[in-house]
Amino acid sequence: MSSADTRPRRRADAERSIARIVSAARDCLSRDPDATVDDIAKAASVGRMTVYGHFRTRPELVEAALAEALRAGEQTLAGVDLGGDARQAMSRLLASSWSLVAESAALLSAAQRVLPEGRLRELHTGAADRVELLIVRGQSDGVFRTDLPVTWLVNAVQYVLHGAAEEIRLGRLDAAAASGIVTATVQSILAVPDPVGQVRSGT
Amino acid sequence: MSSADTRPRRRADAERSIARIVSAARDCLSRDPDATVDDIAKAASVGRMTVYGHFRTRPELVEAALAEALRAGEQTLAGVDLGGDARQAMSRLLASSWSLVAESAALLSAAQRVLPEGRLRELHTGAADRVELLIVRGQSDGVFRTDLPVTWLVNAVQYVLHGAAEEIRLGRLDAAAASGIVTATVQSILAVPDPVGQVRSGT
DNA sequence: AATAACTCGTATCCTCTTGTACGACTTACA
DNA sequence: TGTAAGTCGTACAAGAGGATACGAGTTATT
Repeated sequence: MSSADTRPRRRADAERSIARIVSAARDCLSRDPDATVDDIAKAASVGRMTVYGHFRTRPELVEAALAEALRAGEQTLAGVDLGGDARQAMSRLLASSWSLVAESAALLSAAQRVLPEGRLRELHTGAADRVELLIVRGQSDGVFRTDLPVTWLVNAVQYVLHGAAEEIRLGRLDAAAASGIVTATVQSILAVPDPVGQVRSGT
Repeated sequence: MSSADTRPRRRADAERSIARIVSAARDCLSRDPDATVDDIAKAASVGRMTVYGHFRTRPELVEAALAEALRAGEQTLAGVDLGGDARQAMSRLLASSWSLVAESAALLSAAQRVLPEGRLRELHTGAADRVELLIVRGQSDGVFRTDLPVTWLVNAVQYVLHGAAEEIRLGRLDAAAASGIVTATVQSILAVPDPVGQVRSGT
């Protein structure tokens, strides 16, 4: 009873239904944090009652969707080599997972409104924390800026990713080019600011 | 009949009520895009019916709130010297209006869901457009990067401002220090990337 | 094949929010 | 000071969404 077989008996098709529902929930909630249970059911090609058969309340469903997204995020994160130059590591990280992180961020804001305060931090620990560690390492290696709070840097990156996802949804940003653009933007945010050209150099 | 006295007769206290309601709407909607008419009324220390006395529907109220926020934004913008070095101009702009711009952005997303498609662009023209012009000028002056689409840069700045406002709301960012942090972050996003330290320089 | 598990439609209840109607009270303003 | 304008509470209709109950049909598993 470590993590699998939460319940002793469950039929295979039920398992499949649950998977479809959670997946649909991720899709719907990422697009619209206010997605209805009925919307999600329809997206999963499943009756609304089936959803309630597996998730007692809507918040419970939202939490399940978020948990799965975070799990997927952590798995992807685990597959990325975070060693070597912190900047390159960050680029690798973004290249392989930025859209996923962005999606999780949208889900996160969806969950923020229906889950109790502490529950979020509880679930979210580890995902963003590992990004923070990478940034901190980059700082102590002297390749990332130290003039701004780490908390801010982490969140600023989050917001940029979220924004990029939104821009794509609105058709204002090419999905194919997004990865490069996001990476360039994030690198600029994290890089040690150039003391010469920043605000000085009037005339 | 240029812009004032839209209607010939209105009592002074009604004018005051309207001002209070619109102001409350800005506050509430900036914090929660789904704020109820009742919430707004309570925040304005006014009966819900009074609100409906001045605004037929909730969307109408949202539009009024947005319009006023944009008006305030444009006024502030007009008072800022956008000449000289584009970077310095941007810093001046952010120093005097970043929180206001951030608030407008939140309101904008609130309005996005209740106003018809075209109405938004119609109202919003001018506010963000002037920022875009400044960025473009900075680009042609060679002090802002040109390797990323202008649309993206404008929106990335928007998202960062929005994020900063959110961080303050959540108590994760000191309001006093925010201005400097925001400015530094935006400057980094817009600055011409350093070709040396960006991704190269492995070992 | 038998059975327990699962699916899923319908009907129902509850709550919240928007918007309207009415009417009494208060206040600005001429 | 009289009157129109404005305030605002209560009540009400309508619609949406969450959640429960019930029950008949379907399917996986033994």
